[in-house]
Amino acid sequence: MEDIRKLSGASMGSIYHHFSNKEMLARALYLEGRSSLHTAISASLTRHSLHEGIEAIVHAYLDWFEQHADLGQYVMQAGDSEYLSAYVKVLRQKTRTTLPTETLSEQLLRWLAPYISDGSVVRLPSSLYLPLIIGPSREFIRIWLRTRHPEEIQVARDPLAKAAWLVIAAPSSQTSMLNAETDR
Amino acid sequence: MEDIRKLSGASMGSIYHHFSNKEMLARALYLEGRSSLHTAISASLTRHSLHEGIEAIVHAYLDWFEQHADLGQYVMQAGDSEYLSAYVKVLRQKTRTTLPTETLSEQLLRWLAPYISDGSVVRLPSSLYLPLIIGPSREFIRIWLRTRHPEEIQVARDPLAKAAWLVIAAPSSQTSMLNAETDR
Amino acid sequence: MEDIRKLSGASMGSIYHHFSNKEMLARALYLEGRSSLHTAISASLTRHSLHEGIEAIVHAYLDWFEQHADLGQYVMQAGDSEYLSAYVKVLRQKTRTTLPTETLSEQLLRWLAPYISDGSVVRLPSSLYLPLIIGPSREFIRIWLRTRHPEEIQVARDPLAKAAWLVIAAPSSQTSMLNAETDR
Amino acid sequence: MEDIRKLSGASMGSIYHHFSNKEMLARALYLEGRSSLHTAISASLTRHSLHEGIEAIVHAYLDWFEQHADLGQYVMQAGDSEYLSAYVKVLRQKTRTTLPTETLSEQLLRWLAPYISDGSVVRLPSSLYLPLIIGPSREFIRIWLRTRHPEEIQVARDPLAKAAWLVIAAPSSQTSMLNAETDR
DNA sequence: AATGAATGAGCCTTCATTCAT
DNA sequence: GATGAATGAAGGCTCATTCAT
Repeated sequence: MEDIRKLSGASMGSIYHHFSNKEMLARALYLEGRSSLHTAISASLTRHSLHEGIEAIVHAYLDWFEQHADLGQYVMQAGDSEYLSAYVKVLRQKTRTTLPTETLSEQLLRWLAPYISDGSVVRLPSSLYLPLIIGPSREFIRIWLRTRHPEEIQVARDPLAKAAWLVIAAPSSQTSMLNAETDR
Repeated sequence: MEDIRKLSGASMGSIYHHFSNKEMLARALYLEGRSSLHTAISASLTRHSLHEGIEAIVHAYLDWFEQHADLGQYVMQAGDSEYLSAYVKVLRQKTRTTLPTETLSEQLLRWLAPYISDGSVVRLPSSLYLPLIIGPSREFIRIWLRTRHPEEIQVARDPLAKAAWLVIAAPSSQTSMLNAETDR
Repeated sequence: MEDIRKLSGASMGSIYHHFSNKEMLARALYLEGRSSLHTAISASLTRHSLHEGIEAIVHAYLDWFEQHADLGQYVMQAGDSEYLSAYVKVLRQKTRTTLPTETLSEQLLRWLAPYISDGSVVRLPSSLYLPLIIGPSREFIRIWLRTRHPEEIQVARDPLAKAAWLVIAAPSSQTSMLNAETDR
Repeated sequence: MEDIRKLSGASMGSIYHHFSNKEMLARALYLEGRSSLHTAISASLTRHSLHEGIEAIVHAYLDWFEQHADLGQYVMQAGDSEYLSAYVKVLRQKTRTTLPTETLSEQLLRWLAPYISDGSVVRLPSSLYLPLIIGPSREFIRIWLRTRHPEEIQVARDPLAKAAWLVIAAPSSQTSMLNAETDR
């Protein structure tokens, strides 16, 4: 709190005038960060068709963290923390107005649904799409955040994007892709 | 500390007799957990050849978390935390006796090296193998730890294992696989 | 202060425009309450002769608290509090304009004086008249304020009034009273 | 809290090792003080018969405050405070082990009961005995605590004791008393 | 080696008060 | 005269750590 006060330049009382709690302040920061990330990813989704869309998601994910490393680090760590999700549970019981928590997965599923139906994307347990598409990138970023060498992220962009597609694409689309992409 | 004292049944003084401070205790717990996980994975690696080995790693990873959910949750969260890695850096400058930190990735690379050389595994930036193989499972477990429904993990085991192989295998090995596995 | 602001509907700044600080506001409320109580009692005094006057005081005291329970509670508690009396001492040294503090006792003594002289009221240390006349009622009210059952106060009115007279009246007046009041 | 720490010579943590709260510490002090006062009064009760007993109560009450002015001031003020009695209500719902709150009145009534039955003490609403007997003394002490002149208390002792008896005694016992006590 | 009461720096938070608008 | 966001000193309390036994 003292650090935040110093950095923000505001007074103790002023901070507590705007945020009822340390927890609420942490939550506000987390939600803002997550929202920023989700917005970046949403933009990629809506602008592209299947194959390019998947790769765009991964690119957007990696790029966002490269550009918001500090906030990203906080969001990543806070996303795991128990107390936050516990708190969110309470909120959900009280107010329905609050933003939903795991939108990213739902958003992704909504976008994928037609492609799953028409067979261009493999049918899997719905809880696996996000891990398979974003999981490798998340793990990569988690490690990258400790060093933050910009070049590393550039080298990883395309392999991670291609892997996401490879894992999600139905065998048929994949075969046609194998023919098309001889660079692999 | 008070919670640990209550759970352990030991006295405050006794705990401080064994661990110099809270950080060291946290570190000991973290290292023990991580070591347990690594041992489980190592066992899978050494017992199998390439394709089965990759899938065995994923299975071992998922199974270990299913069996050690609490410890797993702690290890996963502690693995991200800055203070630990910062502390580890200090330790590395002082003592070289302490166990290395990112063994899992190194261990995996050592095991994969021959297969990369002979072309049965795609050549990628070395920092990507762990994210690609374990990343989806880690992300899946991260979410699973909040609900801990046993059935979910069972449904996810095979898709995650197969995805890990798909992403790592060289296109040639992959095509042969496509012929073999008609169930996909 | 925040509570007062909410209840009064005024703004923070407005309150501080009218009262220099919290203590002054508390004092104003206390003085207003006490003044209201004293007025009620004064009215009883001036309207009656000795015996009826004493009983009227007690009745007025009890009735006032019944009708102003919240304010009464505040006045009673504030009357005890050290900081107020300490503050009043400071004020007395500075300004002589402020209202005197223990008026009730002085007022009572002025009214009793002739009756003490003519022997119809016992001669006692002057600091005892108020405790003897009002003390039981005050103690009764102090307890009553916790429950505030209206019936209790009605049952207590007459016994307390008669006791006040009994304690104050000279033995001679008392004997004549004993003859008159055969209901006792 | 800081003041208490300084006065007690103990450390902050040590105080909180013994009392869970500031409120609990305040409560402990209050209960100890009240208990000391009640013990002093109980002793007077048991050692005497009716008339002397009543006067002994008053004497004990006054003497205790004279000897424990600071503690007495605290007990008197705390006894009024709302938060304490509110807290006691909560406690009563939880634990029945805690000491009772208004023992003094109950204790007094138990002692008076036989005398009320045999007609030597007036029959009144039970909630009036304590106010009538102790009320004047309490009010006197409340004022006295601001000056604490020892002589004042000595002058008040007998009149207050006699008034307590006068108010409680049945008319018959009183008449006989009037004959006996020619000094009045 | 074990105990657990004691320590005290530092945490989060409150709240009477101020002041620019 | 009114407003209410901003202020910051001070409060209650926690908790990692120590130390006498």
